[in-house]
Amino acid sequence: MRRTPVGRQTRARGIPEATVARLPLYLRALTALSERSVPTVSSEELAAAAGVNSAKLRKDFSYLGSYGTRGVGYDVEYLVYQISRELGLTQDWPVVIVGIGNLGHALANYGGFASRGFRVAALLDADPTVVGSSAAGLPVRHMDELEAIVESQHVSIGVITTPPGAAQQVCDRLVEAGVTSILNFAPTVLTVPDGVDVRKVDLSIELQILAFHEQRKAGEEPDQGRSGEESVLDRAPGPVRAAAAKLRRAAGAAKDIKDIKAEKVENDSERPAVMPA
Amino acid sequence: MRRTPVGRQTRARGIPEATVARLPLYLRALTALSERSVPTVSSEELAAAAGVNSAKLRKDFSYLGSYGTRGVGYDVEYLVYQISRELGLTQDWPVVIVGIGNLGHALANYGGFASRGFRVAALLDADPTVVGSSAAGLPVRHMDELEAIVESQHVSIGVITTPPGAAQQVCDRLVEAGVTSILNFAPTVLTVPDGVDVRKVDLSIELQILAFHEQRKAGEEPDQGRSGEESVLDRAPGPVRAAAAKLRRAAGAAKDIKDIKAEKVENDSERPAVMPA
DNA sequence: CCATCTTTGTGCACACGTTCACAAACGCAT
DNA sequence: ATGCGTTTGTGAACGTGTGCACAAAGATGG
Ligand SMILES: NC(=O)c1ccc[n+]([C@@H]2O[C@H](COP(=O)([O-])OP(=O)(O)OC[C@H]3O[C@@H](n4cnc5c(N)ncnc54)[C@H](O)[C@@H]3O)[C@@H](O)[C@H]2O)c1
Ligand SMILES: NC(=O)c1ccc[n+]([C@@H]2O[C@H](COP(=O)([O-])OP(=O)(O)OC[C@H]3O[C@@H](n4cnc5c(N)ncnc54)[C@H](O)[C@@H]3O)[C@@H](O)[C@H]2O)c1
Repeated sequence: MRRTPVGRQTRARGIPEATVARLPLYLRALTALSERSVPTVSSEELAAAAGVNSAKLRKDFSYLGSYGTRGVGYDVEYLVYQISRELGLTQDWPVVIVGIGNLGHALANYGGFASRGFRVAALLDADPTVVGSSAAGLPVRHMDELEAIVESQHVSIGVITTPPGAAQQVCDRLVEAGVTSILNFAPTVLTVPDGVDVRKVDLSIELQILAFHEQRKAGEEPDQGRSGEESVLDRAPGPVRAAAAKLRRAAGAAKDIKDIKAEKVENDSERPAVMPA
Repeated sequence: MRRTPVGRQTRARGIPEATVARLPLYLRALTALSERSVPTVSSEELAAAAGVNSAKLRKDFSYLGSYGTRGVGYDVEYLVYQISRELGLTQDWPVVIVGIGNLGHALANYGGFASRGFRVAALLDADPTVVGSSAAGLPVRHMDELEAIVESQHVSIGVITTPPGAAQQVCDRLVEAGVTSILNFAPTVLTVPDGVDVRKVDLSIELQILAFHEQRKAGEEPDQGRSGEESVLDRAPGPVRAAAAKLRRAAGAAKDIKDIKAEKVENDSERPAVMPA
């Protein structure tokens, strides 16, 4: 089942993944226009509203079909419908949220959640002290009920907001129950069988990416290359690098210092790691 | 300032953006190994732990330098240090969170936040009934204090968790105060001056992408192409498409029905849009 | 019906990202 | 030392994504 030609996940029905990821953005902008009763919009205007370049937007739409009119633009209502249909938003998607702690509560209360076809079918938790309480008007049910809920309500999307340690186990259980799409908020790499999609939302990763660029900005104008940060050894070819590597391993693991003969190595300005976790 | 050769954002110091985005993933896996006192790890093992393919991991690391030892693998502690340094995590990054509602509270309480060099410098809100309360042991301060806090604590990263309507305004104010990196949770396209980085976390978009693939899975085995879903007109070339477009515009905007002459158009199985927002 | 103006849809070139596959480097045993 | 098994680091091929630039389509006005 589900033979894919060669790549890992070839584009489905010709719509590139990058385009799919932008469709919700366009849809949001179009919905805003629709609410203002704007009848048509040009690719230039819509692109500006969605924060992309207009050529990209036109190419994205071209994968859906030719829905524009040259010299005029796109019909807002019609595009809203076409994109909604393409994304599968003309139907209702029941979701379960597992792990009703800080984040689970926030998600349960999130209005924008239900606004576009996603309906919270159930809130689930393993902790008996949490089960029975309610969030956003919905009761928190016990994990034991998961299978019955997924089956009876035809839930195919699950959201995981448990601590990282429980995420894989919860994921397995969701998949076993029949869920085939998972949105994971726990900082864990989930392993799933073929045919199940996982997407993650990871605050920590986003912040670290920002920090990387931030650091870059800071160390830009000053004299190039802050000194002492990188050993010259590491870019050097030949046996010098090998000696440096040996040094590192010995220092890092703090054992077998005996057979380090320092060979040609002199400069040792490296800090021995063990950084703040 | 900040001249980039030709592209929008050429790779900084040779590290591709895609690689930067994976470094936090590697770091997380390495930290776990470090806690188990594993001294060295092969690219194959580490790649499995991080959920990527080993060739990609090796190439990623090659951008940082040659930190491995052939026949052995990578020294865990040393790599943790190198990646931390590359991401700028050897220094402390104070952040402000603006908009302490459901989500802001959850973030403030999030432990994994502070664990890697990110310190919550302040919680801010505009609502007088929220200001003065406390979340996760920190007091919620009024927006008026933003500029003073950013300056005195050298905050360069801001997190926006306000309603969408306030996001751009809050963003402008953060930038004006000196913040140069923004993590946005509001479903809004933020406009910022050059030199400011914005990353977004958008639950709604993630769910919609999942729905797209979910729909694909559902409509896969059944006889190809669910009928009645797409008008044959829209893939047709020539004047037929034009007539269809005219029909759509007229139907969508509900005006100027007079000059639709139906020309060659017969089949009109399309629903006239106006979908659930 | 023609001229003119606007805006789409897309071919093309290039940049970026991924994966393969293998030589070179290294540890270790003999 | 030498040989053997292991694993890195990277060149090269391939796939995906982006953006330019323009012909063709359609609107509009005379
Ligand atoms: N709070 C945030 O802002 C934030 C930000 C980023 C990531 N995260 C991640 O999101 C997850 C949840 O964060 P949180 O702050 O809400 O944590 P939390 O501890 O407040 O809530 C976790 C909930 O999961 C439940 N749970 C534990 N094991 C379970 C199991 N096996 N089955 C079902 N439920 C189980 C607990 O009873 C608890 O109610 C964590 O993985 C965290 O790292 C949180
Ligand atoms: N709650 C979620 O799970 C969730 C999920 C995805 C996205 N979001 C988005 O995150 C944002 C916050 O969601 P929430 O549920 O926490 O909303 P919320 O209404 O609970 O909280 C918003 C907070 O922002 C404050 N605020 C409003 N205007 C402000 C301004 N100009 N300056 C400073 N503070 C201001 C309000 O006083 C309030 O405390 C929203 O944009 C929402 O769409 C939330």
